[in-house]
Amino acid sequence: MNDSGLHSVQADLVAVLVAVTAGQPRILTTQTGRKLPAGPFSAHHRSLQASLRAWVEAHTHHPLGYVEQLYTFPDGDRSQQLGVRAISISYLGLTREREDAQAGGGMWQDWYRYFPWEDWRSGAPALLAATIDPQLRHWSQAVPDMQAQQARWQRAAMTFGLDGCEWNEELVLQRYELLYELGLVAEAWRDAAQPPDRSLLPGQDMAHDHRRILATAMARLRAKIKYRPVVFELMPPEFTLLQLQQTVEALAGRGLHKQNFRRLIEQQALVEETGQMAVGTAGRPAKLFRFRSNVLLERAIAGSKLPLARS
Amino acid sequence: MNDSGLHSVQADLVAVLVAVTAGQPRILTTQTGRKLPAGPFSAHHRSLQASLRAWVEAHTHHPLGYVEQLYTFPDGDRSQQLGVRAISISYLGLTREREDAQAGGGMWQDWYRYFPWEDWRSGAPALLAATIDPQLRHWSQAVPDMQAQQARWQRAAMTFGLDGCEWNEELVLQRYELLYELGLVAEAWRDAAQPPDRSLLPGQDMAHDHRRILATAMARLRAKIKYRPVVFELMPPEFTLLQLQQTVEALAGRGLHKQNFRRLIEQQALVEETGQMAVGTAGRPAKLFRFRSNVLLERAIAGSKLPLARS
DNA sequence: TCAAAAGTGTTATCCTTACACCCATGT
DNA sequence: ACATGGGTGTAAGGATAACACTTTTGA
Repeated sequence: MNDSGLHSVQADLVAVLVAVTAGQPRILTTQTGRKLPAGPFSAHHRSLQASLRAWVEAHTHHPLGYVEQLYTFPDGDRSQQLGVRAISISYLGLTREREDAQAGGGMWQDWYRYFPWEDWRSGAPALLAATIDPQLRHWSQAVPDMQAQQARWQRAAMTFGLDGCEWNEELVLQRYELLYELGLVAEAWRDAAQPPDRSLLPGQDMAHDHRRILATAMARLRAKIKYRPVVFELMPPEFTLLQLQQTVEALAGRGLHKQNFRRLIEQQALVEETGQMAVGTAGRPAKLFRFRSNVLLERAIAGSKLPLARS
Repeated sequence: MNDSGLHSVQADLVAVLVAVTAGQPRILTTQTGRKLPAGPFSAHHRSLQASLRAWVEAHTHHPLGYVEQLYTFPDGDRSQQLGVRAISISYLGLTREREDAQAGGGMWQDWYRYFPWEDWRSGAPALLAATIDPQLRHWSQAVPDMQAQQARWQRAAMTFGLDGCEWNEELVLQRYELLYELGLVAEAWRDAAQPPDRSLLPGQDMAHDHRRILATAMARLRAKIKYRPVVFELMPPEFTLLQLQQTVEALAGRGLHKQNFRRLIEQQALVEETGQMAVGTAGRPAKLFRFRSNVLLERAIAGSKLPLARS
């Protein structure tokens, strides 16, 4: 359809590697904590996934479990630097931190360091009411038309769960993008090549679009754990139900109801008892469970949600 | 991380444009019907979506409603032709066929032409029992180990809804890939550079990976209609509930239960009456409805599915 | 009068939610 | 004794699936 040399672009792979350790959600970053691991797409492999897996395991010495492509987007930063169009192909990968080895040139960071407003495990984060809410109100009113004010406020309220709206943990990306629009994240000022308006902007910023990519990953993962048993990729081979619950809570950023969570797990027959008991915990010792790996096969079925006609 | 010139690649955009016309699901193809519309990624736009939208509207004269990125993958075919690595960035777009204009160099095709085994609206397709089922059984037994035979058969049965398993309409891609492995689609023989084993392989084949991309799009759309009100992008401004149901049936490839479907729609408050009645239909005239567009705002909420702790 | 499609009701069942309460262990 | 966490039971409400039946039109 076109001559070849003209439309060539630079393509990079960017990975969001997630682990949950001691009930905290963690991501692998470079030493500075401001970049996600990224590398050139060289691809002597058949699929991009294989390429990514090989690259990650070579560089981090981490075995990589579940991998899924997130999104492909143009990278304005790198395009400018290189003078060529650049795109980034981003991936979400689930692993576990290894106690023995170092992170291989990178380091693990709590993901709420970058998104402090996303952690509702102990109730609404203070900075929501203290900082973000007033800014959103101010922004809503900073437009002449009454109609437009309402529209802005409705968007803000729904995105951040204000004004009677429920908090929806899946809207990570929408929240980041709204904060970006308002100049409430450092990246907005960087991209506009201006010094920030205020000294303290919430959350650690990152290079390039990496914080946006992380937001995409968090949103995807928070959505996914609800209908696919991917949490188990983050668990050790044997675990207690409380550990499992805390892992889900770490990802979802919300506290869960203990009994109902347990009923849900057992009713879906996702786990089976090992017969062993956990040791060295406070309180009554808990049964150890393992993931029933054959559910990965069984659960190709998803449940239809459409009112099918006569079976 | 690397010198720049080395890893440049060719990037193309590939679009799966879907419409539902007269209760039939249709996709836009080139005149031959063997290619999806595709074009070079030139991208003077900020986002890839904007780039795609501009490109599609320029080439097809179709306004493009909902757009979503599907997947990015290496294109072996084009890589060979060009001698450079090539990747394709694929998109799903929802539109409506326009009665007035031509398709602008392309044409609309029924998507079940490419996937005849996916249409269960009038019960199980004949070619499933006649052709595919026996081949799957044969393939399952074509391995020495008893254990491996069972594993193969379990995979086949679950993927195609055989042997007591339920048919799951979302597994479009898995089914295509299994058929590809078995050499039951023409592309498998083409890629192996061999003449096909049998003369009649089910479904119209396509160039490159385009049929695989179409499978990805179908799977994504079939999943999406269950939890996001995207069907309305395919509907005229006013419609009857039967038309709406038939559109969903066209996409899902299954017949739905009329009363329960209607209850579902009305209970979710997705539509409102226009006050008008449909004319020129068989049977009793139906009320006309329109989509309540503010639900797009309201339904940022998704429903949590996690057992949250004390509200 | 009949076919086709629009509508109305009703029932049983299951899942979700929300409580309340008891059990086992370490300090 | 008490704090911490494990584990059981149950009742209310809503959503879903499966029926059966009536109404309104065009041919």
